Amino acid sequence: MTKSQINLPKTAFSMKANLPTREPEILEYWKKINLYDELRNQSKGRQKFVLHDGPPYANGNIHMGTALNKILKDIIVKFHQMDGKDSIYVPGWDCHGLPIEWKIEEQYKKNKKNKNEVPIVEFRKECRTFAEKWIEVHKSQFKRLGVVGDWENYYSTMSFNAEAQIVRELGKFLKEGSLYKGFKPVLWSTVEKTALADAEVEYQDHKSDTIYTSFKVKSSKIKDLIGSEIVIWTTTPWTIPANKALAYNESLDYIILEINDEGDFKNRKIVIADALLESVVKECELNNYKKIHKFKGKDFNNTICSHPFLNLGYDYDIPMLEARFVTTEQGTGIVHCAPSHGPDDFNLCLNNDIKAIETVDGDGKYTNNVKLFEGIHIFKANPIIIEKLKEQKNLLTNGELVHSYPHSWRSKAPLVHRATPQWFISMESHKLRSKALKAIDETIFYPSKGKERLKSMIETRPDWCVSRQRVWGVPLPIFVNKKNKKILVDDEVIENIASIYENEGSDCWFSDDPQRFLGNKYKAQDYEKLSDIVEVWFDSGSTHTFVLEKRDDLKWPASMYLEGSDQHRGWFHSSLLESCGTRGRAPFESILSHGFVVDGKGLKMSKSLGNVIAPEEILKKYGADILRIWVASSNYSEDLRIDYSILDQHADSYRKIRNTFRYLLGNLNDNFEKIDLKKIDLSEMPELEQFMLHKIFSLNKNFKNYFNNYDFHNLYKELLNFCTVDLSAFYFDIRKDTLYCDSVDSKKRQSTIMLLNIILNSLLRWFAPILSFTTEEIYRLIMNDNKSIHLKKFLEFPESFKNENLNQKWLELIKIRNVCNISIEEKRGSKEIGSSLEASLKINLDKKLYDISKNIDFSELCITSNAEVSYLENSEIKVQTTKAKGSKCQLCWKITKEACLRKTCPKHPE
RNA sequence: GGGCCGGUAGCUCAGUUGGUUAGAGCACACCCUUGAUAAGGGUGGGGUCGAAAGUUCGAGUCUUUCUCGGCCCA
Repeated sequence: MTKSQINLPKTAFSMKANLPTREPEILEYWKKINLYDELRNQSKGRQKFVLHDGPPYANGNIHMGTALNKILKDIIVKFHQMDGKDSIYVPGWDCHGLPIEWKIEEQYKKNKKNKNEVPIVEFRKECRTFAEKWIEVHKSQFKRLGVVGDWENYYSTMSFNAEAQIVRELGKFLKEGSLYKGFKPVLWSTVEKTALADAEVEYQDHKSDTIYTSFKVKSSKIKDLIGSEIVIWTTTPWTIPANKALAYNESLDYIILEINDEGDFKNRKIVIADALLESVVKECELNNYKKIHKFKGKDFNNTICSHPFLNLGYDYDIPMLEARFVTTEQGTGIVHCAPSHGPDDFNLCLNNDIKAIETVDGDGKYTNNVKLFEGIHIFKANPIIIEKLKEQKNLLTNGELVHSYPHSWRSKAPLVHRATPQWFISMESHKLRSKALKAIDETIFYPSKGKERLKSMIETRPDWCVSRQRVWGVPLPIFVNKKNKKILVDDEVIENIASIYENEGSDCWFSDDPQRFLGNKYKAQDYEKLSDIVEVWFDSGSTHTFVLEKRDDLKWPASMYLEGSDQHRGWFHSSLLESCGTRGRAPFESILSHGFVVDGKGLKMSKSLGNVIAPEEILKKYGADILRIWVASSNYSEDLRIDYSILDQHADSYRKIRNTFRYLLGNLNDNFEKIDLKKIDLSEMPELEQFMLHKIFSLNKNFKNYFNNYDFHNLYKELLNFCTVDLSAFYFDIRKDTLYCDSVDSKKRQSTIMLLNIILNSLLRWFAPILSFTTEEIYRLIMNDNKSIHLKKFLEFPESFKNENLNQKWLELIKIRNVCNISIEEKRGSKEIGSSLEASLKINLDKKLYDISKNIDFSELCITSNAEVSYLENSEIKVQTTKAKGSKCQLCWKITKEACLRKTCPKHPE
């Protein structure tokens, strides 16, 4: 007896995957066979599934978050493709915006170049080149992950047609009338006469004037309060003329003090927070006072005060408003609000219908909106304001304070918050908010909690500020009439601008004669041309217009938008608003949001913690398929943990899966035969095979269910368990005997081979969206058709595979098998036997189990040499193991006295 | 500081409307096998469900507080 006489597995499919070197070869193959084009060609006319790519910012190498995002998208795209649809993926990039501007400025700094001396058009060209470079880098990194898409015809927000379409979209808001000019405080440098972004701000110590000043209460539901005076403390006295409200915290306690000290405040009553009494008394040097009333902050409700400059013409009401940002850290527990000069003030006032106005101009001088002080520079105003407050007898005290204060990173000059002209899209004027809320209700969210998250944001958000005082972006296509200050609204002008951009991009806005954009209808000298650019969220919020609508291969709305959960405030949000404003509905049918990548302990990745893992390292050490397993097996509705021990675990699972394939290929000798599932005669097959077909059928059902709910971690787990539990430890183990020792023409062996073919074909397709490389490697091994596993559809299994009765029976048989294993293990533990083939089983079963076991060979199921089943009352399952008697068959290694039934058995009588 | 979400074995995940000793796979330990062999099989140990309090006959599952973590906002 030699090994050549048995059918041992033989395959070219190596046990070692060597993914880091093998995967790039498969990428080359996909390139060679034009996989993406091939996919489109063969899917023509099928139902479309369009996952519209949220554009990553074209800057820097990809990180785990982007890798997760792209892999998840790719898995979903591939699932739908194999499910029989035309599943199209067009990747895109977000290109305009500050971060790239900074990068170019940084380069300028290094080369001692001054940004202000560089023509805008030249600067923008450098930004464009920078973005182009990173798109190419990203592209190759994304491809390496196995992501299949239209990489040749990607979209970008800086393409000419995108810039043109963004103009058209803004034109729609202009025409509708929901785009309006308003004011909003931004950090402003009066030296450079420009707005600054947060990242351009340096905090340095600065000496400020401080004042305690009083606002007389005009009306209140608390009697004692009327005629009392609310005291506030501020480090910016120059904002007092712009004051429009006072803020209190309803959870604080407040007190009314009567002051008896000599001076302006003798016999006057002041109001401060109880918790700050001590510091106010000290700062204002109060010696004789008494508390006459104490009350809760919430009682301030509906209190109205008057301005400290009431007698100087500031005769408007100053309402008291509730605000959580009021604390007892400093001051009096009541905060003065100038909506034009602070973001908190602005938002609070906005929510109470108090608008910000332009109180200070770009040079830092009060405008004519400020009575009495027009033309005075705010940095020189403090002493004047303080003097006036004294004069009005409304100043308790003044002083100085050194504190951390924002300064310009360029000029080092102190900054101020200044209400500047901005352009807004109204949430209310044309019912944008209610349209968006309705659209949310009509959208499916995975996971469902995303719906509430987006909804609550839309419910409370203010009007959309779409203007930025920057250069790298699409210019706001707005002309304002110099005389009547009206915005020019004319479709022809908008279309003229758009068609110019379509040909040459938007740089010309900054360099060409405005007359070119206005056409013949209007005179350039009558209009002011805006130099603001469109905020980048409007850019990316418009991708559905210049990608989904403009491309014939796509469809509008998209089937799905899929991004990280931060995009509820970002791309989901801006796309929803843009689309609801212009088209009355969402540009997506469903939204899938995923959590963030965190380290093995659940902490966010950061350089300082040293827990950052780059996709590149994973690709080098494990390969993309392992990373893809990590994505598929993680629950994306929460944060996703990753570290090397987690990846090691997935690499182990990968090996199990790979060996499952290897077993199949080995026993098929790499000769895959496609089985026509409909033509299978089940009655010709052993029960074990029928049972396995039932398993495959029900697994496929679960698979579809999981996939339809995008529940990949459960789907993957089910597939993995099938490989481990049902195949490796059960079916494969049992059928080794048949496969190795039966003659090739044996019916049982043929049934087994048939099943192996079916299993191989099923597994290959089930795993293809996840293990994109490995399944392709196998496909190429068994098929020589220069095609791809990714061009295949999932298999359809005939209902006849389903056999619930047989399933129930075999679940019982497995239970018996488990008891047998425990019994065998006992004998193994006591060293009476080693291999299970050394065992002989005596199995006692109750009536029910005995009846179903009548045609079952437990020696086959339990891989023992012998097994007798008998009926025994009062005990469900009882198994006794003894050492098998006889000699070991050279063929099947069973220990028997007689020859086995196989013709090839050496003991078999000739 | 506020809003939202989450914390089940070492790891990845299940735990239906609250109901018997909380499950799976992997990892681990021990054993077997050497005809899936840098593979394969068997058995086993291991969580009291982030913490505390409460509601209930009964809570991982409901309520409150705290704690840790994440996202967004300030």
